[in-house]
Amino acid sequence: MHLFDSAKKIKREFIPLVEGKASLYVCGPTVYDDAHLGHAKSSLVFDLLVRVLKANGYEVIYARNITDIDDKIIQKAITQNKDIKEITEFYTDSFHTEMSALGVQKPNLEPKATESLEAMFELIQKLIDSNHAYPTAEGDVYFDTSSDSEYLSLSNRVQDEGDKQNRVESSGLKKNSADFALWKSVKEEYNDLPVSSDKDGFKPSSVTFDSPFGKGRPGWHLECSAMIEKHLAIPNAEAAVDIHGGGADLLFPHHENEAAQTRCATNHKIANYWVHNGFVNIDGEKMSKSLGNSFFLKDALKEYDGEVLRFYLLSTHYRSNFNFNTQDLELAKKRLDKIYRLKKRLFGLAENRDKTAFEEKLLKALSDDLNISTSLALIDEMISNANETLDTAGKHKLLKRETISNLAYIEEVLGFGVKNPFEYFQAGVEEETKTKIVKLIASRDEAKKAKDFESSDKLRDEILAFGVSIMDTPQGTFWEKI
RNA sequence: GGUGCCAUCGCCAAGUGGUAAGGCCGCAGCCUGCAAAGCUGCUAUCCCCAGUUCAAAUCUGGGUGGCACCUCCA
Repeated sequence: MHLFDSAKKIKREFIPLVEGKASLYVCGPTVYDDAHLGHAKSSLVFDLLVRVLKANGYEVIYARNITDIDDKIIQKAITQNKDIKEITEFYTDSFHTEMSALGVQKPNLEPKATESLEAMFELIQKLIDSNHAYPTAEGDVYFDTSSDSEYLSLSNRVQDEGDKQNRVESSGLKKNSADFALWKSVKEEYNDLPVSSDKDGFKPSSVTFDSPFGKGRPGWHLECSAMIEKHLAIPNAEAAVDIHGGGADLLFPHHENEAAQTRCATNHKIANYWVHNGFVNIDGEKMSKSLGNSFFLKDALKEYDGEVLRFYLLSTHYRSNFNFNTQDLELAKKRLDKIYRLKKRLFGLAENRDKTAFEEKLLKALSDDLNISTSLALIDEMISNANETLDTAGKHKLLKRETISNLAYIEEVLGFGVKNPFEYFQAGVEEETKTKIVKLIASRDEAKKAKDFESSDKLRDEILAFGVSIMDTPQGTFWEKI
C-alpha cells in the first residue's frame, strides 16, 4: 500500500520495519474538555488506516496516548475546584464513549502521560548526557535546538532571523528562543497560571512530580517521545515506529520537537512515515473557542447517528481540510442509507466469505493513501449493480451471497453498515409509535388487497404524519424514519 | 513578513501528462393502483493569461481568489 509521508512530502510505498507488522502511534487527546469534531476526524482517519493495514494482512500495533498532564487540565481543576484526576478521568471516559459511538475501534495501547514518567526521566537524562539538553538556573530543563543539525527538517522551516537577538532578551534562561521545555519546574508552572478566586480547593501536590531534575512536570512534546520508546520502539531498527500520525497542526512544533528528542536521545528516528490529517472547519471558519463555533462531538451525537457522522467525516480525503455543515451531512446520510437499503433487501441471508472482485478493487483504492472517494464510487457502483440484478433476477443465489459478502467487507474495512438495517432506519422512534405504525400498515395492506385505494391512501397519510416514509416491496411494506 | 496548501458541474468530491469517476439536486423514462424505494438515460473541458508537449485539469512562469501553520490546538 501507499501512504503520503508528510515528512518527505510524497506518496510512497509502505514498507514496514518488521515484515508483516505495522506499528502506528497517534497523538491522542489532552483530556481537559469535551472532544470536538476535529478529534472525531482524527480518530476516524487513523481508525480507517488501521483497518486498511489489517485488511492488507499486517499485524497492527496501534497506540493512541492520553495526555493527562497539561496546563489546561490544571487550569480547569482550579476553576472548577476539582482534583486533577477527577477532570482527566471524566474526559477520558467521555472520549471513549464518543469514539465508540463513531465506530472507532480501540487501540491496542492507550498509554497515559502519568504512567510513563520513568520513561520521560530516562529520555531527559540521555539528552542531558549527550549535550542536547541543559538545565537552567530556575530548575527547568530545555532541549537545545542548536545542537540538532536536523532540527526543522520535518516541518521544513527556516530559523528565524531574530533568533540571535532573542538570546539576549531571554537573559540566559534559554540558549535559543526555539528551545523548548523538557521539564518545567514547579515554580514556573504557577507563574503561568491565571489567578483564580476559588483556588483553595486546589491540590498542587497532584500535578507536580518528583524527578531527578526537581519537582515539576514534563513538557508536552516529551510525553509522546517517551511513550513511543517505552511501548513501541523496536530494538536496533532504523525507526521507533512505522507510522506516526496526528492532526496537521501538530506538525510544528509538536512533531518537530518529538522527532528531535528521539533522534538525539537514541540511535534511531522516531518514525518512518508521518501521516497528518486535515482540519475540520465549521461553515468555512476555523473551529475555535474564541470564534464561539466549537462543535462538540457530544452535541453532534445528540442530533445525528454516530455512524452517519463517521460516514460524513470520512467521506472526503483525510488530508484535505474538511468543511463541516449540516447540509452536506444530510447528503452523506443519503449515501449511507443506500448501503442500508441494500442490506435490508438481503437481510437474514448467510454470507459467502470468498473474496470477491469488488473486495479486491475496494482494498486497492483504500490502499492508495486511503482514497475514500474512489472507494465510495466503487461502493455505489456495487450497490447499483446488485439492486439492478435483484430487480430483474431476484432469485440469483450466487449474486445474493456475493453481495452480502461485499457488504460484510465494507463493514469490516470501513465500518459502514454495522447496524441492523431496520434499527438504523427506525432509530429514535418510540416503541409506542412503532406499534401504531405497524398496525396502520397492516390496515393499509388489507385495504390494498381489497383494492380500496381511497382508504389505503388515507391510511398512508396517517402513517406519513409520524414523520416516516413507507415503501411497498415483495417482502411486505417497510417504513423508515425521515 | 516567513513557510506551505488549495481553486474541477447548482452543491459535495475523485482524477497529477493521453483526451473529465462517484454522490446529492434537476429533467425524462421503467416499475407501482398511486406513491416511496429501486433501475435506465441526460447534464462540466477543469479560476484567468502565457508557455512546454504530438497530447495538460494534470508540467513551467505570471496573475487573481481562498486557506493553514509560525512554539495553545486533532
